[in-house]
Amino acid sequence: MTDPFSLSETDAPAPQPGGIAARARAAAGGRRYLDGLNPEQRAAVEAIDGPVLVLAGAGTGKTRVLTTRIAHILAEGRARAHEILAVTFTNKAAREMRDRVALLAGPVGEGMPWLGTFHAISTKILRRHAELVGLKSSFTILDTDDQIRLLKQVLKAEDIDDKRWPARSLAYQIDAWKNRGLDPAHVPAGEAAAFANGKGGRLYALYQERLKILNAADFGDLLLETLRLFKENPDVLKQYQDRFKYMLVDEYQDTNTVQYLWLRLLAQGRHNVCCVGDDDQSIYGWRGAEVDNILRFESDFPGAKVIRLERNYRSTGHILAVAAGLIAHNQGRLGKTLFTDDEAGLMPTVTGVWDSEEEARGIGEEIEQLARKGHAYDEVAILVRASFQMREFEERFITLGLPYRVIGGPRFYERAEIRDALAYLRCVAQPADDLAFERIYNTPRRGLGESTLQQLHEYGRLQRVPLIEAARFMIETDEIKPKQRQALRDLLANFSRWASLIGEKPHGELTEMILEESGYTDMWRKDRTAEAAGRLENLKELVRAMEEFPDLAAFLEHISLVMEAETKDAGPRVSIMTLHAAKGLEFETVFLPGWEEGLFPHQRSLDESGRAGLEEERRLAYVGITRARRRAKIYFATNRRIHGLWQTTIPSRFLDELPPDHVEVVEAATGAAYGGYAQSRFANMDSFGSTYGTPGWRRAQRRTEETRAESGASSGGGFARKTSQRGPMQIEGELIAKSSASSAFAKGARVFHQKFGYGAVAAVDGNKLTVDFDKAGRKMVLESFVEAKG
DNA sequence: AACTTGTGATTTTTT
DNA sequence: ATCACAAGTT
Repeated sequence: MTDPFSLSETDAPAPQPGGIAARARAAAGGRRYLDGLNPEQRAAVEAIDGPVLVLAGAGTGKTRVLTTRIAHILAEGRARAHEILAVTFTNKAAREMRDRVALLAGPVGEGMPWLGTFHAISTKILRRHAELVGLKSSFTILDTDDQIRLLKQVLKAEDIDDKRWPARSLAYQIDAWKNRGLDPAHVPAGEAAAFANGKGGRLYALYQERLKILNAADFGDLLLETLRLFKENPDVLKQYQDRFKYMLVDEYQDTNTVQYLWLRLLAQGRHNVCCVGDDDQSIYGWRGAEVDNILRFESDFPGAKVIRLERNYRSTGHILAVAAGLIAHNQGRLGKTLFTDDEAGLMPTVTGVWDSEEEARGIGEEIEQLARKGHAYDEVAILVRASFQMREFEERFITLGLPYRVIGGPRFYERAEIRDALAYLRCVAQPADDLAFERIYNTPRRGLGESTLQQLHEYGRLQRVPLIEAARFMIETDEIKPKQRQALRDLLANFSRWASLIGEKPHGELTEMILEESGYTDMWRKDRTAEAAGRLENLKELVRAMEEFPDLAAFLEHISLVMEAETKDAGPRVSIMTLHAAKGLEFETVFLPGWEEGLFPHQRSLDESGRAGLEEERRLAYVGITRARRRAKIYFATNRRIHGLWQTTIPSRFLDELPPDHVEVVEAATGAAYGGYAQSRFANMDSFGSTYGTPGWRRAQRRTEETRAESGASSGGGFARKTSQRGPMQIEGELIAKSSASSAFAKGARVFHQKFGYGAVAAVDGNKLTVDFDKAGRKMVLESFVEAKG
């Protein structure tokens, strides 16, 4: 709360607390917004011409630099608000930036039409030139649900077993291609062939065709089609290059390939592009983010200035030291060293507990203790690696009566009832919206099933008309059974009646009427499950939210890209969220449970991405620690239930990587935690002191641990032996052995796999093999799962 | 068309 | 263990 960057000091017209010089500048009508910036921040703000990369470590005032830079450009008269492009990843970030610019620069800031997410800005551009990419400017934006429904249809039409080739995976694959800027024609042949026995590329192409027929774009298209628009229409590109005199990009480390290409095209105009980011906080590689974009910036944009923000205004000394010590284990980083003038403060703690239940209990107690000392609940957060960890905390907090809230979870507009309600509105307002129609045509139940829908599809395809129109025709024929025909007729009559009321009735009321008359709200009222009441609440909230828009069309336009969940706050609460959701936030006290091998770093991340995966996990740990202002409290459990089975776990390797001089190891209340394996490891942390620090020593230590455990002398006997032989040793072996040495398998080698049978190695990537299996097709497998077959 | 049983998957998440 | 989803059954 004592944020030295609090904006109030810069927006108030009152005399500044900034000393004589500052006051003199203010009196001279000077650039007060620059006051209080440190030299690096100021350099980042003032270097407005040419490409600039601002490497902004956690808590170094990144958003402040971005917003002040915009204010500076405006104040200097270098560009007007509509000539600045400012891109963020999330709506939340965009909103925050807009608000803060408004505080600095006044109402001009609010009028920035090109401040928004990549997707929102792309949509805006695309609607203006839609016909150039084969869409109408009224195109609808499909979300993931619609996308999957459509893909299922494509798979069915191609007669592909969607059990073996799920629509979900195809959606994921297509998304990945789009993230990399690949349209169907440019997907590498090998990758296109990998899905559904060679049909992947064709399915992608068919899906794109269907999208065009439906006049729809999915999220990936918004970027990819804009890119295509720019590439195929140099005049259009030129127009935007000229328009955007200055460009700013937030969270540059999260850009994927399309976004990078999109930016580069635009930046080729005036070269005034400023990217702000932190390679150490890149945690979205799994959804296409390319850390390389930030690592390559200087070569991509020749003559670029690179400015490092390393002065941290958030955390105390020990916390920063621990974060720095951990992240130093990553290779492939640009390298920054955060420092602070703040006190050393409390050391982060590491606490071992017996199991996840004790973990929840212990953390609950610590929070209660803090609360008794007067700490606010909303200054405490629990950051988990995976969402299943949340439940145990929730249960514990409910019994304790400790107020908490879970951040993340299903977003408001993704909830079934909201999507259903929206589908009704889409059917009424945009009668060509087949996907919306399919969604609600039998919701609530009105006796319409698969076979009737099939008939409508058939006619629709034949006549090239949307489903609703097909239905209008079909109800006049005998082809549909009487009962179904009547149900359809009623539904269509309702659609028409509601449609005629658009513009007549306020859209909020109209929506209520639709939900009432369609029987939709009744459906939930009759539902006696626990969630039903909440769903009705959400529908009310939806109506309330839409009333803030001038009309239905405006609401529908916004809904697909920006719709925020509500939650009016009922007092201060402890926040429970994933580490990913915590990026950009900060708390006085942060609890970091579950630091165990397999969970954190997550096994799957290691399996799928090897060393890169491990480094991303480490960055995630870094993000977690740097959320804390004054207290960071790490926990690990010796036993954890995974998929219903209790498993013995060993402490995360990240714990070993924390600088011992800055960490306090806490004995768990029960003492149980230090039985077994945990003991040997953490006892070392104290007794070995500084020797402990070298990576080589640690690796050696880990290799000998097995031996030591087997002797049973120093640590917990049989218990330790059992754990040391499992899982994590493999991880270690794999990572250390395989990252340096090359694979034992060569391209073309014949191999055998327990599940997929015989096959030939098509490619080798470290410990991962791409194998063409005789029966199962192309798969990527870990080397350790196949054996050589001559 | 609605209900029942069986199968498989189960990190992270925005737009 | 648990849940979602899909095929099989009534």
